Amino acid sequence: MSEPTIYDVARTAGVSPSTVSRALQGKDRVSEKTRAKVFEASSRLGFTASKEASRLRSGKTRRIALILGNYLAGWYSSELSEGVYSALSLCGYDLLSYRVANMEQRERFFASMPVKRNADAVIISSFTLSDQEGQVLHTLGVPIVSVNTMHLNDNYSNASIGIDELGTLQGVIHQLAAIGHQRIAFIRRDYINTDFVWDADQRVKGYYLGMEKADLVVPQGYEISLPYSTDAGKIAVGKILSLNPRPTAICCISDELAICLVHELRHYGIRVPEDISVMGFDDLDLAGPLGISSVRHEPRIYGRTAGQMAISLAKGEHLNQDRQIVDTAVILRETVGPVPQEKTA
Amino acid sequence: MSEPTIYDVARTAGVSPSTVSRALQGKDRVSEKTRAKVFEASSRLGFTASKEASRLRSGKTRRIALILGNYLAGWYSSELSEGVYSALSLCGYDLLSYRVANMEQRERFFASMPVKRNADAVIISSFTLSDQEGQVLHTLGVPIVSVNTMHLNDNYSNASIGIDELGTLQGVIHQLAAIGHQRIAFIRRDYINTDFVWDADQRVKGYYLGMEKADLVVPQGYEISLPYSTDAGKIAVGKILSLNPRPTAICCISDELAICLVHELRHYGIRVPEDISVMGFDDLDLAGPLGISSVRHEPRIYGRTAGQMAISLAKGEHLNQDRQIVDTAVILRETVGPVPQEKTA
DNA sequence: CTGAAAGCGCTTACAG
DNA sequence: CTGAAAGCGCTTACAG
Repeated sequence: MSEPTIYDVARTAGVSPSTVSRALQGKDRVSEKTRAKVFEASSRLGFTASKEASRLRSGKTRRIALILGNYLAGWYSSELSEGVYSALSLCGYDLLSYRVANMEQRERFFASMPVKRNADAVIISSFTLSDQEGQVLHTLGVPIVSVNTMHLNDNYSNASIGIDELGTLQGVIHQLAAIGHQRIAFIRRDYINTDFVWDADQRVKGYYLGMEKADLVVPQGYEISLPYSTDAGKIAVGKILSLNPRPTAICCISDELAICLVHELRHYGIRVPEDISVMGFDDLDLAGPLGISSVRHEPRIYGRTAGQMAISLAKGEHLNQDRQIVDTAVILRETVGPVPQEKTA
Repeated sequence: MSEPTIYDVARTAGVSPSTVSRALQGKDRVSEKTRAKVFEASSRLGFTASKEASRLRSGKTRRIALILGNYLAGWYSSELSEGVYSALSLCGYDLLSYRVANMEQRERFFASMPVKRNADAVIISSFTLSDQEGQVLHTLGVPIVSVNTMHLNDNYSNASIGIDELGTLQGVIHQLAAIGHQRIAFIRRDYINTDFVWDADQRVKGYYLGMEKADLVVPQGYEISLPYSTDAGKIAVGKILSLNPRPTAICCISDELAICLVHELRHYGIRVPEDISVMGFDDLDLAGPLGISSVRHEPRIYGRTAGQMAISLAKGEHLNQDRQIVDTAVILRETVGPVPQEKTA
């Protein structure tokens, strides 16, 4: 019942365990004849090397840890996970997931440091390390790749990749301004926890910068914040209708918010885009079918790159590009149109 | 730079390595005084036991593998992952994720068996094992917990949990029939790959059973299948409009489909629910805000139970309930209403 | 190209 | 309650 060991293979093949190890690893000089014998014996016995033993001896875990400042569920986290996984699985690395979705989890994580001695590299996303956390992670002695934390605090990463939130939002404002929009509002979610800053929070900043660049003023109340509730859409409509002057376009921090908003606006008889244009962000699968204008970025794609970077660094290789910025694309669909004509009273 | 070992701690505390090991594990008889000394020395040195070494020696990996027959992204996979993770993290277990989203990945996975010797238990979801695969997994010698594969092929699992797809769909039909609906259609996605049967496919079967139980006939064309495309909603509307007699209610295999369908129906001037009622399935976060009637089941919740089951089995414990069925709840929102009055021509 | 030997860092019977 | 000793199953210099 117990698994065959390298000694069993050696005995069957009539060689030494050292030779078996070398033959199976493939990268050492072993005669073809011997190698064939070893492979034959190995597959006949159904041998798989004990990972714990080889890890202990070699000091390499062949595991990459992904630390997410958010639940594993949710569009961003799960798309990123899939991307990282796809890179790792091709190289025989295992994906080890950790999440620190609130302060309690975060403190427990950094106090117990389950990653310690448990991965050859770490990928971090969705939150910004405090100085202390950065130092703790640093003492692990493994390379750190950060995803979408580029513009905030990158003191502790060896490589990074992500989108340019600031520039992207400015581009969005630019495009809306180009078709005549001047009164553009911005909708985001309430900050749950100010300790959990992450890059999407920069979109607000990008909005202000974009407005400034386009020589547009941001009237009082044009930055709208919504609670995490089923009624968010309704609340948004209420706030928008109370705005004076009424905005002609609304940028949402996410598609999820844009979808709810468009639904509620139409429910209240406000036409989209005839009366008001709406932009989302993320380009969820549902955005296309629902006609939501959005900004496309694909965590599944750049997650794969992050995974590759982590593997390279884990192997001690040098990265050609250790700071990568990923392209985004503004996709205009049905929810964005020209500025409505002012009703001349 | 190199990590302190158990020998360093032993030396510092003035005891033997065996005693350090016992003291740190906490479950062995060690005098309080000695234990205190050991803890003090351990924390002073910043000692963390090498997992590889303890794993190699003890034969326990303290890892649970989650094998998903789907991408890690997507609502179901990621919610389930989060649930499993939440159970594992409380017990100090690591989550190791694997996915086999298509035949190629699946064959490669079962040929190389990266889980072998790599986890103390396996959780499997989103696909049904073939006999051969079941046997391969079985030879791993670790307990297998299956999630939502209960009614299909459970020959190889030691425990299982999931929803009753068949019964739930019958309940949905029953509720629709109770408010007068008789012409109820069903919409699903095309089967991508007949090798990838999974439980949601049973919803179709549940639909037919429910119709039969309610003494309703299923007219020609009432089972509608849609391609995976952005146009799925449009295609659905086309098919529905060509149906004679026209259905008064539509059950969708998922909320995602229901959301697209409702959007398109309204776009074509067909009122929901006045002209036609629509039911989804899953109760996505967006279902509430969009008023989509749905069936709630929470993979995050039962994923946690699956994780706990896996840990218990990994520890050799006996399960009180090794076959669990999780409750579902039909949630009626705006998209379901009474049967429209027949226009008497 | 191949083998004998040491050792990675723990845990666990076995004595005492 | 504590310690000495063996060993988990590999890999890796070191010889030859």
